[in-house]
Amino acid sequence: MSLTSTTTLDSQLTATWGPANTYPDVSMVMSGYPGRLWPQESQPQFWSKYQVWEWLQQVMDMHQIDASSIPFQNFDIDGHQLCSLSYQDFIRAAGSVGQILFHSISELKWSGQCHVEIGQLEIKPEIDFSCPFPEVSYPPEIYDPLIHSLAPAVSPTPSSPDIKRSYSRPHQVKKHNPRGTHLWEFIRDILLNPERNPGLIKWEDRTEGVFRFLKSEAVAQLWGKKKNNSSMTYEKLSRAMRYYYKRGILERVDGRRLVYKFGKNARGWRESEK
DNA sequence: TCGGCTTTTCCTGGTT
DNA sequence: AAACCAGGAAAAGCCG
Repeated sequence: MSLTSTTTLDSQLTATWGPANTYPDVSMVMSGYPGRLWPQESQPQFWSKYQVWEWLQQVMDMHQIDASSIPFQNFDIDGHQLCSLSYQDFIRAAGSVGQILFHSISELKWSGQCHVEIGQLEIKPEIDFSCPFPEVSYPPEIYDPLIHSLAPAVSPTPSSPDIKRSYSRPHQVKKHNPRGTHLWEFIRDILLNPERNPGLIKWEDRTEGVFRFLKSEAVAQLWGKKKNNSSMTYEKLSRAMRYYYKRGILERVDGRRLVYKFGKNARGWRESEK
């Protein structure tokens, strides 16, 4: 449920990849990793906006709640502001999830440490990253919820009957295909930048280079955004991924849906290469 | 303009 | 039934 790939993409992507200057972390990446404590100095009162979002992701993940079910923009606040919110404020900001959040932050305020499992994410300052896709964002004209329903982008537009499988290839809009970043590099960079990966893809086996798409359509939309192609789908993205098998950039992982593995010709994904 | 390369689009058929 | 996988075919788009 929480990993449904096609639901409420816009809100999450807007919150995560949008023009806001901070990004939530990827909590999903953490499952399966040993827990760890927040650093002592990271008491919630002193959290940055980024850390607030990170905490949000973690709580949602802990409770198996789809992170996109709450409006992250309501938490575009720093730790000091967060700690000053009342129970009612949380309810207003996040609905029923608000009580979970309120409870969590109340405990953190007391303990000054996070007892939740947050995995072994590298909490690096935003600036330390050379963003692999600095142009990636979701301008409102593209991800305006009023324009885009929560349905996946693969849906035919309401005005066009579903004739997409007709043999006469429809007159396609010209797509430019800027070289520079290949698809597999784009995927790799998402994996390597958890701060910018809102649970889109996660490592299954970090040392072996095995990873899994958590939100396949969201990744496809992100890729489409990068390529200026609003009709990108996971179906099409995955076809491109399959071409990588022959080239040794990816290796097949049989029997596991949405799971891929970097091959011998993929560079830059190993920790030792970073 | 051409060829190579990568990706996109569409497709059939199979699997989970 | 929906989502995904496999891979053929053809075309788009970029680049040298």
